[in-house]
Amino acid sequence: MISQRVIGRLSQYRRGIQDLLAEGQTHVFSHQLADLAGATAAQVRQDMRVTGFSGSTTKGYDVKRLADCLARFLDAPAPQPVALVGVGNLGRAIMTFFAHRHRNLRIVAAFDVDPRKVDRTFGGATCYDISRAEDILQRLHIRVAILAVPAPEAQAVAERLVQAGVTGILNFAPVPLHLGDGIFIEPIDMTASLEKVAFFARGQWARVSAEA
Amino acid sequence: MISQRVIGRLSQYRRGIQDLLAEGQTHVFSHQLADLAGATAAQVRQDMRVTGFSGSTTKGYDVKRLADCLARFLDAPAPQPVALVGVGNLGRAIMTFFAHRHRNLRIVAAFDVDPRKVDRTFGGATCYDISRAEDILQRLHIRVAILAVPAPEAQAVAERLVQAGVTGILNFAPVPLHLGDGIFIEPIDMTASLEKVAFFARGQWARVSAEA
DNA sequence: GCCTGTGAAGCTATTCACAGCT
DNA sequence: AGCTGTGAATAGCTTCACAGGC
Repeated sequence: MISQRVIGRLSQYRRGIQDLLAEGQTHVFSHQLADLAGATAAQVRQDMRVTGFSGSTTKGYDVKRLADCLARFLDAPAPQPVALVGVGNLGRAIMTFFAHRHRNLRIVAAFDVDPRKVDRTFGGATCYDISRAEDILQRLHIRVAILAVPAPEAQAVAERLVQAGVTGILNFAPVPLHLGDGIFIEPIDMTASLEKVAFFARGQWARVSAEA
Repeated sequence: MISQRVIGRLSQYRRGIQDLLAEGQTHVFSHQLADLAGATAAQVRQDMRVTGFSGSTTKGYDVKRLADCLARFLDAPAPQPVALVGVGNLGRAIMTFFAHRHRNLRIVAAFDVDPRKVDRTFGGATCYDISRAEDILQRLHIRVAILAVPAPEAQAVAERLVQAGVTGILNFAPVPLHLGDGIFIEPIDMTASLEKVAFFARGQWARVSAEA
């Protein structure tokens, strides 16, 4: 079993070196990579260990080969299609955010219950009625879904997705999903994150306890 | 120094019990709270320890008092105003997402460079030209900001925010920010998260190494 | 001198296990 | 019987420190 944290950082290293690749820079040192990804040099080296990639002592890591290595490691052999469920404000923003951003991950279908959204396209993907989800997900072999529906519906929708073959969910709904083993869930809880920022922005790093 | 993880979970517990409060349920057990927040019973009890809150052996935690305790712990004495920078698709979605959601956290101002967005209101907050940021941030005593600008501008904008008194940033830009100590940064990296989901959705939990 | 690769140490976070209570 | 509160144990992650190489 390979650690989630590592995968997240590998993804960030890859993004970090895109610019270097474009500029034609041929090598990076671990501490530079660390800066690009918000990590430490030691962590970069440790992460590289997981991929099996190794650099040169004098010049650091070969950018081009590192990019290849990370791609081979992170990406599926074939592009992975992604579905988005819940074409509200947030869902639409996510669709445009991811449009044309990835070679290997593309939102190919969206689903909603609102008839006004059905049959329209957003960021290059068509919105279908949610009732067609099972059919379309299975036909397109979609295993990755982004969930952007209101909290009360999230659990039920997620279960339907899993029924239809989805094995990984990026969950923007502010409720934890309870699904079987083997289903990977990555929650993005914007509300909790903002509250966290608000808390620490106050600098209250030694807070008195609040009642008993 | 109190752990980030704990604060995040406390926020989730609080959200979890909103429904219970509304339904008039008076008590919760730790394992129920755990379900509501995607944690474990032991973790809930451990987290309660840091708040100093304690429950009854027979009935669990008193919902009403727990809500009060969490509010006292998480919220500032007075409501905290929040600014958002970057009123693109994502920024606008975030603004509507947070509109009318919180008593204690409200987006009170937005900033952008695009003249077409300036002076319009989104989700109840007015968009100002970015040049007025320092002035407005200081006048409203804003210490919390949400950053939703394109990656290349993120670092420079963040530095301006910090100059103007911001001490906590929720960063949606897909680059790590390098700011001084005492500035709290919570990154939300949707791209890395999606890649993570895609990776684990494949079930490749024991992956061969990819070249040397 | 400054880099990588690496085992070990250190630290943080989570889980266990059980005493005490009702 | 089943709960909370709690110290101890475990697991997981990050950092250190240094050997080896250019």
